[in-house]
Amino acid sequence: MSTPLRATRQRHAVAALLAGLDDFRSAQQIHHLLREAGESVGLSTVYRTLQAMADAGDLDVLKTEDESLYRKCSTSHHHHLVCRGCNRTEEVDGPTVERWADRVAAEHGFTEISHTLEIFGTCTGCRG
Amino acid sequence: MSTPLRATRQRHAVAALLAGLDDFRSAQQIHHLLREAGESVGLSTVYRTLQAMADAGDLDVLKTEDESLYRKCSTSHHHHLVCRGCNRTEEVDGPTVERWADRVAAEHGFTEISHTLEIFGTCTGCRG
DNA sequence: TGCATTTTTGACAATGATTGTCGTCTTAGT
DNA sequence: ACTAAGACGACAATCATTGTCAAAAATGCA
Repeated sequence: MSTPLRATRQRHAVAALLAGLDDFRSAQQIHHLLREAGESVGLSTVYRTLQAMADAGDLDVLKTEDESLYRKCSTSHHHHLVCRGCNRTEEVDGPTVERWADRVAAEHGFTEISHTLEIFGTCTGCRG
Repeated sequence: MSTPLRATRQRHAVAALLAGLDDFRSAQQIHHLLREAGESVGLSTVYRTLQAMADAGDLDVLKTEDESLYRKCSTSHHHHLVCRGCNRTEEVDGPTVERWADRVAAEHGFTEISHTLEIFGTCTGCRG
C-alpha cells in the first residue's frame, strides 16, 4: 500500500542531522543547518522529508503559534513546555492530565481518545 | 493600563453577529457574513476586533490546522472535546489541568504561562 | 552493465491567512 | 462644537508552507 521511500542523500542528511539534535527546530532552521554542514538540501525537500518522517512516526511535531517544529521522536508519551523566546523545550509528563482527559472524554461518550497539550511561557534566560 | 475600547458601529456589528451564532467561524467568514447582513466592516477591522475581544476574554479561539476560529465565549476558560467524525465540540473545563500547567511551568522557571489543550475522540453518533 | 520506469529533487512561483501602513473618520470629554 | 486619542479601511507586505515541472537519481530488470 504505502509506496516505499527511496534512499537518497537528502533524506539521510536530514535524518542524520536530527539524530544529533535534542530539541525542536523549524523546517527553515534545519534547512540552514544542512547548508552550513555542507549537505545542502532544497527547502521544498526539507519540508517534504520532514512531513514524510512525521507521517511515518519517526518525528515529533510541535505546532507553535506560527510554525511547525520537528524533533526526533522520543519514546514515551509526554508534553512540552516551550519558551516563546528561544524555543527551548522541556519535556514534562502529567499522569494527572492524561487521566483527566480520558475520564472527561469517556464521560461524554467519546472513544479513541487522544489529546494535545502544550504549555508556553518565557524561560529565565529570556528575561531580564 | 488597558486602554478602554471605544464603542463603534463595527464592534457592535461583530459582537451582535457572534451573539447570534453558536459555532466557530473564521475571521473571513465573519467578514462575509457582516457584508451580507449589510453591516459592512473592513477585513482588517474584523481581525483587530476579534483579537481584541479574544484578549478581553469575550471570545473563544480555536486554532485549527491553518486558521483561527472564533466564537462567543460562553463561560470562562475551558477546553474542547472535538469529535473527529463530525467536528462536534463539547466544552469542558479543568481547573485541575490549569493548576497543573501553571505549577509545572513555574517549577521550570517559566513566566507568562499559557497553554493549549484539545481532546480528540469519536462521539457516540459517529460510531456503529 | 545498459535501459526503462518511477520517484525525487530543487529553483521558483503561488497561496493565503494574517499583519502593517497611514491618511481619513469617529468617539469621548470638556 | 473642538480637540486629541483612538479607530477605520483599502491596500501593500509578510512569511511559512505548498504547488509546479523539467532535470536528476534510484530501482528493477534484461
